Amino acid sequence: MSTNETQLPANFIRQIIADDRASNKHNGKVATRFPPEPNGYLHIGHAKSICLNFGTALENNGTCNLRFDDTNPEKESVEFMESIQRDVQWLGFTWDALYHASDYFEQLYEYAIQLIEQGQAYVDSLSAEQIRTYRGTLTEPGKESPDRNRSIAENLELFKRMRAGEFADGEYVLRAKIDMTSPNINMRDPAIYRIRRVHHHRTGEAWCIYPMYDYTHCISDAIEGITHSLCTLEFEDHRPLYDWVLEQLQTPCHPQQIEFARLQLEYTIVSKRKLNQLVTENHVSGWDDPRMPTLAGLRRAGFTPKAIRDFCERIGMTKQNSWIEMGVLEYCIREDLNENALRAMAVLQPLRVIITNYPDNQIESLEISNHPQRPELGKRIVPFAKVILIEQDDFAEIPPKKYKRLILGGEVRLRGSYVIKCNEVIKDAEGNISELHCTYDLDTLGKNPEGRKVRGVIHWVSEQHAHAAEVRLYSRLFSVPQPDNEANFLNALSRDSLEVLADCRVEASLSNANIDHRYQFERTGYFCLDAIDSINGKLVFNRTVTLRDGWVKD
RNA sequence: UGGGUCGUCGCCAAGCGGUAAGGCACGGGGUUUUGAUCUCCGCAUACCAAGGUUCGAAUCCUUGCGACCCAGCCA
Repeated sequence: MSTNETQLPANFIRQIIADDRASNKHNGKVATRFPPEPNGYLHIGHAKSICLNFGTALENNGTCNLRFDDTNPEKESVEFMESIQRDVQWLGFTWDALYHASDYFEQLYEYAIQLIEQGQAYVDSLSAEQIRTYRGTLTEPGKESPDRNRSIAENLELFKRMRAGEFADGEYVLRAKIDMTSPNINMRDPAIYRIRRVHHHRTGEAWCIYPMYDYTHCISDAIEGITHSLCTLEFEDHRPLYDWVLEQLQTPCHPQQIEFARLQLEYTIVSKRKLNQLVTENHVSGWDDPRMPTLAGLRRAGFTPKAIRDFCERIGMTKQNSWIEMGVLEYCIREDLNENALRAMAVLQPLRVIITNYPDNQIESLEISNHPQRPELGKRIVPFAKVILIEQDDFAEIPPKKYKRLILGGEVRLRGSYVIKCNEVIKDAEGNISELHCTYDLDTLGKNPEGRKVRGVIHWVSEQHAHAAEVRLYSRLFSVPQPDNEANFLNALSRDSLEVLADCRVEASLSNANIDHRYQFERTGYFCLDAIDSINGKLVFNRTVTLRDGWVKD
């Protein structure tokens, strides 16, 4: 992957790291980590963090670990762990080491013993509800638990018995002893261990107490020798706690937590809980539904890793809460696909055209370039015959202003082929157009007709040579820019985010379409084969994104 | 009305006391056998507001205003 052939844009994190390296902080080393909780699929918001963490390591000749933050077994699973690894690799990154917070359970436990011995943690018997009331509010200080001054010996004893499974879930909790009057609520004696008798997907039944995020994360970072612990803004208030734990424990390494704004993309949601709800309530076909902002969904829709990486770079890195317009993501994918997608012709809503002056059984093999700007991508053979299919939209009996397609008595260029003229419109009993009778100009193959200008160019396929295909036209899942702000985000779901065209006709060369290839169906958009439903020779194409359309209809 | 953070073009975003980069979007011209691509041009006398310091302020100071986050035994 090329990360530095061009000048990378400045941002505050790059600046901090450049300064740290200049001052030889951490001996000039840079070590980051991407720490997802395996409780859902990765989405476009994670991509920002992945690119940041892995990108930072790459740019600074450092390392980046993948670490699963698996401290809450109730919500986590192996399926999610596997999908996360798949998606990180697909995005184009390789981790230096793969760890799990659960790898550190024993060390975390020992550190907790140390905190207790130092008089900085205690076992509390208050219930969850009591702890909440004791915590105080945003404007009033909390008050101390009656258990706060339990003796060290008793705390040690109780904590060991917690681990031994002698108590019921919720009966006790281990808390850090910090300051119940702190204006920062996170410092009001936060819980650091809770009793939870649940099966853990990696440690099985070995533990019935599990450490909490704030306590686990900083120690895990320290154990791995992370230098810069990059996380999102909502953890800003947790930084004092992150630092407190590491200071008490005198860990050999004290990473610097730096917070950045999480990605907010218009017309999508990136709340794992809500994405989960879309899946479980069948509003979409799964985590990999092409309308989902998950990496699995984007992949199935035809997005490329390169486009997503480019997007993550373009949106910048700051501490400002901001909303990125869909146009930016669309630009990134179009830019990549315009350069790399093979061109092909597909007629989504066919209209039959008979070329009356074309010899009945003649077939011509036309050679058409796979890419107008890149001849090295080769050419393909496209058969031409007397009966062809064009897009219904490309003919109009009553054309709008500035219409440059086919009209009765008018001419149009068939892409890579001849100029035809429409002489007659045939209608069925209901008055619907059933076919067009046209004539072709033999002298227009590969050259412009003399004495007149043909403005329009339309795509086509030969009826007898074309293959049937299903084409799925996806568009944004939500109808409002910020569905999260709705009382119920489900009400913002757009009803027509998927249009299935079951009976399209694609040019013959597409019969051996490859799952790894992207295609531009000329004049309609970028498409790729659906990885799941294109089986047994059935062709199912997903629309990744439309082509830009500069036609201002008035 | 506690604590933390943030206010630069429609949307992002550089800028670090020397006189407002860039991208997306948008508008206009050119090329084009994709109404695509490509290309050229345009697009903040102004940086949340008001004071102040300075020869000089988006940058420093003061006071306001606005937005976001925090009261899980979630991460």
